[in-house]
Amino acid sequence: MNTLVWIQREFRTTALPALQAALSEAEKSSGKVMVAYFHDENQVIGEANNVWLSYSLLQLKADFTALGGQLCMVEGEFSSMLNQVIADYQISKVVYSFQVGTPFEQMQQQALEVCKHKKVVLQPFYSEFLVPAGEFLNKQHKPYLVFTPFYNALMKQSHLIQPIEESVGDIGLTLKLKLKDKHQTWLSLPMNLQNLIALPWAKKIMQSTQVGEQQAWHKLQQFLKDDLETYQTDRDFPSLLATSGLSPYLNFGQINSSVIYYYLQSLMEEGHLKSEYVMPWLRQLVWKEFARHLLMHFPDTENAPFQAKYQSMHWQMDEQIIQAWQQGKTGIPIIDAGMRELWQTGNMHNRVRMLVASFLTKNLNQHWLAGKSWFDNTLFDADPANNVMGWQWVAGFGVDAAPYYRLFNPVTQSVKFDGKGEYLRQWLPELKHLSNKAIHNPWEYTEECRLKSIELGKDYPQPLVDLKQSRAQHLERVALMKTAS
DNA sequence: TGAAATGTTGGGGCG
DNA sequence: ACGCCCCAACATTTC
Repeated sequence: MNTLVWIQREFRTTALPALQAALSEAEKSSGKVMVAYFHDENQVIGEANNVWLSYSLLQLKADFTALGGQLCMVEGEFSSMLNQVIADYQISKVVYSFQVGTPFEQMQQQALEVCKHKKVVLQPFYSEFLVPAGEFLNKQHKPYLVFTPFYNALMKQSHLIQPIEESVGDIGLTLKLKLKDKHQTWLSLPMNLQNLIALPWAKKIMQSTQVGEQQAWHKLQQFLKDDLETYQTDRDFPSLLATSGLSPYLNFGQINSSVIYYYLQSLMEEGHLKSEYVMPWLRQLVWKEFARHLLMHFPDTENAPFQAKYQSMHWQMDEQIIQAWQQGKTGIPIIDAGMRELWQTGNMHNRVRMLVASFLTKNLNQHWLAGKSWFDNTLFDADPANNVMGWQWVAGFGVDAAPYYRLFNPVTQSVKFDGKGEYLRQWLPELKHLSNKAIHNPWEYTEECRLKSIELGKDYPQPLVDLKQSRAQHLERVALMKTAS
């Protein structure tokens, strides 16, 4: 009677209840445990995410090996491979950590069908939530639709946050399951991923990044030591590097939110950290939790507005405009800086994410799903739940969304959050000699551009749209839609 | 996790 | 010295 621990985004060797359950059962019943990641190239989040995935798989495999264990990486169509594993290794039980969003929900559904057919027990664990989404509801027993009440309720009932035991037991037990000769390839990285990380861009970006559980904890410690106190005041300024940078590690489960919560709690109780500094950061962690709960309750929001009346919104899908946005050639510096940061690093500062999303949907009137899918493909920390919530929030039709007339002015935001143009100069070297005043909206400083030998339309694009006009048009579109419905 | 319009205040230039 | 204008800087209101 063997157990399969199916890993999706839980790339760690500690604090993993699914693995712990499998190992302790195996110890009692002398069964065997197989730990496997299934890579189905048709069920992935995106390219950059796949790169992070590849490095993470290699690291997790190394971590398992160091503990005397074994991690399998199975490549192929998920249902059939799961079938095969169950049959070839006499699996009687599959355990996994429940995840929301595409591709996880589809795969979990397939796993359910396979296991049902094979008469195998399938057991989910909810360790990737602070509290299981299905159990955390408001007084009307409905999902929270506004962040602040959600956050307040969670903090008030923090005893509901699941403590997770650090020890998972003897990982060495996973080595007892001997792989058949034809499956020895499962001990190395799937071919598709192998090919991907051999690409120059992937190598170049990842050479300065270390993934994995140990690195995640190291980053957290560094952040708490160096940057926690200034987080609240600095986090909105893209040039300040004031954030923890933990989001890809969190998404891959290299570090776990509940574990972080109790760790911070203990540091506060021992007087090492002040809650006034901890809470603002914790609040951001809870945003991720909120997004996961929302997507679990409303899976349709991956493709359709949460606020139904926005279904009738008319969107363009203009390939050229979308491309200009993707390539950072819109002529609006803060937008282009963000999009180039994304392309060159697989990351973008959170405030700038909001600005580029607002600009694409509201000023350029391009479909929000075009933007979301670009983020899915280019962000290392692409997360189905966060991505859906973020785009819907910005576009104005998600839960807790800003009213439609709350529309970012990228120039105002640029002045406010990058007043000295440091972020702009980092990503737009062609503009670096412009003054702090002119760099946010060079098209309004033609004389200075001429003096600095910057020809708009050649060295740097003319603005793709007039900000004032496109804003007015957006307001008009929404007003029209509202009267129509 | 707004922006624009409108209102208010106060300093400086200037006749 | 004074009123007047301009406008920046900030505050309030409205969408």
